[in-house]
Amino acid sequence: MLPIGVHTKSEASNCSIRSVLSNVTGKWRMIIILALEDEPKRFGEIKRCIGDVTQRVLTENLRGLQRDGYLTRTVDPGPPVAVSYALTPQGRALLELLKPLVYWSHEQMDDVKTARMEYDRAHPG
Amino acid sequence: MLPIGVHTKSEASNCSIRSVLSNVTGKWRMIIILALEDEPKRFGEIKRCIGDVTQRVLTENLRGLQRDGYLTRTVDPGPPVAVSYALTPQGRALLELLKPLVYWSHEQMDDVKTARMEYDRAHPG
DNA sequence: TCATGTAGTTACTTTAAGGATACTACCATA
DNA sequence: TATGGTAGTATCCTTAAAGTAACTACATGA
Repeated sequence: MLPIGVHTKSEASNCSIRSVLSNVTGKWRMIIILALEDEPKRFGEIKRCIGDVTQRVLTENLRGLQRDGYLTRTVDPGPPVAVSYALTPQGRALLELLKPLVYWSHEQMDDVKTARMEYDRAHPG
Repeated sequence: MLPIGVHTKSEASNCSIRSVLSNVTGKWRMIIILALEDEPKRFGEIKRCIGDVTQRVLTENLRGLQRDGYLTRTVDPGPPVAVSYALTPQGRALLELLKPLVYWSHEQMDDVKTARMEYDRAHPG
């Protein structure tokens, strides 16, 4: 059995598996990894690709993914300076695990909508 | 290309794929689904299995998963009353997609720890 | 009768994630 | 000269998720 549950107070802070999975459970990290699937991208390209993320939040999440070894940050000292982000082999491995989940979610959308409506009708208030 | 990015304000509220993925991106839902892998479990069993979740949060997340069609809630009107939760076929399909991710995370733990230490050493302050 | 277990609900507080806005500093193009 | 693009940082604010604690209501067993 995998150590997913946490059974003492002291375990909670260093439940490693949750810590690794946090690269997926944030609102933006999965999206950033998917955005880098085809080729390395620059900061602005990623931002445009995602659309509704602020610079500050994008920077934070890129740093987090870089820190965990899922992408690299390369500065080309121009001029003009250009910074590009690319998936590492580990990042690509994670991407390959995420893709089935994303495609499946896409297929599930209608079923989930229906299930929600039925639940809300069966459980009013 | 999947509609993961959001490019207008109005799209943001109903980006369906994110809405489905929210069953994975919460702190507890993935853990609950994994907890139900082997057999249906009762409220208290799930709670003991996870360990550090509060009753209130567990209730909320069970309701959310039930609402989206990933698990069923069955009341056996005893006495004593017993409530059991079980994965639906959709819940089980989601579980099968999550398992590779969880096992992989488990394998990655050491690499991630190392990567974090290296990053922190290379980027002090 | 008193403690324990079952499955919750209600009210309040805290925390982390994300958002808004303004700013730097450099460069290119019109 | 001014406008826009590049890649951010700094500061403050809002919100959603989660946590804490107390409570219900019913049942079992000591």
